[in-house]
Amino acid sequence: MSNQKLYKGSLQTIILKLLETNHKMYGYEITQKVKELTKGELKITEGALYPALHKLEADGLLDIEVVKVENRLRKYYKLTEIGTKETKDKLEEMQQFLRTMQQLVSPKFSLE
Amino acid sequence: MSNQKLYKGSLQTIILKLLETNHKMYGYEITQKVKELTKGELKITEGALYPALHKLEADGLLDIEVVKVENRLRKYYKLTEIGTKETKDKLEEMQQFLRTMQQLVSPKFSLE
DNA sequence: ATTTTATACCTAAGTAATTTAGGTATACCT
DNA sequence: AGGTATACCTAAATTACTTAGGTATAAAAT
Repeated sequence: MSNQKLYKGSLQTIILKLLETNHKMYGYEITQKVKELTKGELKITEGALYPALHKLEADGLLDIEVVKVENRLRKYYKLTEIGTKETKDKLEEMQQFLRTMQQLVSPKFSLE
Repeated sequence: MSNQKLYKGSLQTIILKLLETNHKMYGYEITQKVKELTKGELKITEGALYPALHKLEADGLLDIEVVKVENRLRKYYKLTEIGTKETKDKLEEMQQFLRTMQQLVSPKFSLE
C-alpha cells in the first residue's frame, strides 16, 4: 500500500474498535482480522502492533489473559471499563475526523 | 482539538486539494481557509505548513510566485503539471483510506 | 502612545507513531 | 531439510508533526 502513512495515528482506535466488537483477541489475530476486513488494503505490522498493545495495557485500557494453545502462547486482550469508555471517545473522534476529511477532499466542496 | 493526531500524514493531500480548487494560494491563506472550511475543527500550524510547502516545491509539485502586497511579502503557490497528476493520485488514496477506515470503525461492520 | 491582534513569512529542537529489520519458538507442509 | 504459518517480541531509524521560538508590517484597541 502506498497510502499506509495515512493510517498514522489511527492504530489505537482500530485496536479498540476490534476489541469492542470481538470482545477478546490476541495480537496475531488482530493483524489477520484487519487484513481480512480491509481486503488487504491495510496491513498492520507487528512492530507497530505489539508496542501499541503494551501501551494500551500500561495505560489501563486493556486487560491481558495468557493462554497456552497447541503448545503456543496466546495473549488475549480485552477492554477494561476505562478502555470501553475511551473506545467510545476515540470512535467519536474518528468519525468527526472522517467527516472533516471527507468535506475537505470530496469533489463536492468546490461547489460551495 | 484532541483528534489532531489523526491528521498526521494528510497535510500534503489537503494542501494539494486546496490548490486544485483555488488555483493559487499563499501559506497564510491556506491556514485560514482550512480553519474556515472545517469550522475550526482543524488548525494547520505554520510550523507544519511552511516546511510542507517547501517540500512540495522541492519535489516539483508546486511553483512559486512572490508578490508584494501592501508592503508585505506573499508567496503564492500553484500546482505544476506533475503536481496536478500527483493531486489526483493522492486524492484517490485519501478516498480509499476514508472508505477503509469508515468500514473499520462504523458501527455497521459489527453486523457483518 | 503603546500594546495587542492580524497578517505574513520562517526555522530548529523535541516528540510520538510508525517502519524496518531483526530475533525466538512451535507446527505443518513439501 | 526448507519454507510457510502461527505467535510472540524489541531496538534503531524514519517521518511528520508540535512546540516554541524568531522577523516584520499594519491596523485596532487601551
